Amino acid sequence: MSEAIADDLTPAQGDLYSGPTMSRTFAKPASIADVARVAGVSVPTVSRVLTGAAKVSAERRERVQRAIVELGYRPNSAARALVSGKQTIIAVMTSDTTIYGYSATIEGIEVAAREAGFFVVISVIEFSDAAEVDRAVSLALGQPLAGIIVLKFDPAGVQILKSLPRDIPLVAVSGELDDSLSQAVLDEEAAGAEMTRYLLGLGHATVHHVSIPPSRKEDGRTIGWRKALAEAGAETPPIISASWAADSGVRIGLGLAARPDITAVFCGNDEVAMGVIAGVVDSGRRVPDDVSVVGFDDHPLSRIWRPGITTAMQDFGSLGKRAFSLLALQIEGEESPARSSERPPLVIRASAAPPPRR
Amino acid sequence: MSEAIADDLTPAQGDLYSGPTMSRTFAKPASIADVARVAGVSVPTVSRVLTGAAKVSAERRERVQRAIVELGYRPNSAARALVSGKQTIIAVMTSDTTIYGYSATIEGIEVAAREAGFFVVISVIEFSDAAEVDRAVSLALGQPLAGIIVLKFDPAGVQILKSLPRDIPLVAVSGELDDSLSQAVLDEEAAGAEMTRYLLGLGHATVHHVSIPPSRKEDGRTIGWRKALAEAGAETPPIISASWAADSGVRIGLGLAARPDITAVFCGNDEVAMGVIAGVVDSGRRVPDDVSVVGFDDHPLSRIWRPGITTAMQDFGSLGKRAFSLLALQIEGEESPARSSERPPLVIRASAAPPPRR
DNA sequence: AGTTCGCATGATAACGTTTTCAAAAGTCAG
DNA sequence: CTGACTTTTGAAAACGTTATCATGCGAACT
Repeated sequence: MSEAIADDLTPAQGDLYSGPTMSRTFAKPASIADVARVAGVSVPTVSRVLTGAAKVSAERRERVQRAIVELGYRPNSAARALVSGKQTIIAVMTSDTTIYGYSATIEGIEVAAREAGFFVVISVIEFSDAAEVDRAVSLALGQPLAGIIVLKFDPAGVQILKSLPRDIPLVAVSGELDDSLSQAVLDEEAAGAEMTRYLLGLGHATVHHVSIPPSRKEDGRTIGWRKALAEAGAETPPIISASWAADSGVRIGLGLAARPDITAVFCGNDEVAMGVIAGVVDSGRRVPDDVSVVGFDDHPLSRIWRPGITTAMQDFGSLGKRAFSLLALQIEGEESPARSSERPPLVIRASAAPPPRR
Repeated sequence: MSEAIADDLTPAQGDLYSGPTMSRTFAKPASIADVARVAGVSVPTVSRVLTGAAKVSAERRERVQRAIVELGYRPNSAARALVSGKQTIIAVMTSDTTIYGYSATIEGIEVAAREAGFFVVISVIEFSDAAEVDRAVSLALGQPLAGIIVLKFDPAGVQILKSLPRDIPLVAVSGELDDSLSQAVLDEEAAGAEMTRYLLGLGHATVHHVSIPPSRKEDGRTIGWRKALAEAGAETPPIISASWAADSGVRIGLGLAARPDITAVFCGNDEVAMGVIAGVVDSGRRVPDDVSVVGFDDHPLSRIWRPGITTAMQDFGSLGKRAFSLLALQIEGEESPARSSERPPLVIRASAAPPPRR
């Protein structure tokens, strides 16, 4: 008997040497049929061993497992996906992966997805015109996707969301709740308001705001800032817009430093705050003695920066995990859009202080 | 005739309402057979319109395209992959996505892959024990992968590489060439040596080195540093090891500042350099007046840091693109391992200066 | 001992495409 | 008007897996 098996050890390799020009051909991978033949059992039995869906006698299971390692067999997941109809890939669509908040969120999604047996594909979709986004999106939709998570932190994310069909599980991640979608959010509005109140509480007459590119007219941080100022009866100065580029904060800081009436600046994120601080310091004023500058996100370098940056701690890892949970709910057939919100706590460091006495 | 078609407009939906408990069921997606039925043509004809593989009369093509938009048909890529045997997913395996160099490389890979019609899945595999890595790797291998790119910047990457079978297209990305694999590298050794020579040229007696977790015994930056010191006949001080954690640099900086004989420090990357600078400044010494501190990578925040950090510019985006090109070569059946190397240029900013006069 | 039950097993269908291959329908030249 | 092409079309097979169903076998019960 062992001889009969030995005869069959090699899988079908008819096309292994398909021509003299192919110098190195990856051998055609073993299929479940090859395993069955080598193990001397039927195809479904191998499948049962693989999936554990039904009982198989110890002796046969043993034979199958030996055949599997011998042939280096790996299941073809395309065939699996086709027959089971179940997809295991989750697409994350975003305009950028190098910004800290973005990559940290993606890593959170990835970890949660992997634990649940899903894989994450990243689609970086830059914002150009709507047609371009459409094209990129439909390309991604060509994949066998179980669901999609969109990082809606900026205008590109909004555009992506617009291009997406609604017949597939979908979750948006952002800083503010809006439409009827399933959303994982960090409550930026509350945190922005708290940060503003903190600065006012230090004695500043008002707080200036440097905003990052918002996903809609105004992001949650800005709204919270505006509300807190209104509550306190403080004047609302015009918003200063920064870009994602590192230098943009520096230029703004330079401009801010020229105005001695400005004593407190709330920046849309920590990177911008670092730039603003650099600009202010470059023009000879001190932070926080002359001007207080605070950020948002708690970037890993914020605690290292000198002065350490007072900020709101966004737990992007948890945000990503919550986004995945919401998506998993939909994949399982849950009907109604769900929301998950968390409120970022303040992290007090050294970059904010009472205003200078005049 | 139009009526006959109208009767058939809806795709098969037998299981659309599969039970009273399912309140919202995603309709079973239209298949190519549904499209064929609605358009009144055969299944292969629809396929031909889709792939453009053969000519179809204008009138039928028109009918098919109308049916496609009407049904919102999207091809099932699992079925496609199954029959064609071609895979379109590339896995990037890495231990981290939030470190700047890592995420920038991944973005470069992603952009190049998308242009070539591939998708990128990210596998974050933390380094614990070898068995754990094995498990994570074989899980990822369950996907229908066209190829794999491993970010071999650290010990985790090395372990991942060890767990990977060699019967699948594979490229490693790192800072130094070693074994027979296809590799995309940045020539860290040359850049490390150049940086060290630069510091010696400013008049420093020797240069201390703070290293980040290396992928093997010593990374390219360290080797270049060692060689340049030897060339110049300078003493080689013991290496100081930092971790990826932001604080670790600060602690090291504190220690370094206590030793007045140390005037030049070459850090393994910019984040660590920022930490070291913070630590040095915290203990009352000045950078670069008392101590010169330089980094590596050209992190986007390095130009904003005060003082601006002198560093070596690593083009991670191009690194990622080169890695993908190498992989594409293998996927097309190229036999021999290929290499691609690039040399990072120095970026002179303000954090290094001649040593203080004694 | 005969019948029924439970369980392991294998044959076969199904999933949604693309790829042959053969047939049908034109098209052109003689 | 016929024969030989070329082009367009459809039928059927194939891809590798899981799901369904029937079968055979031994054990347990009457």
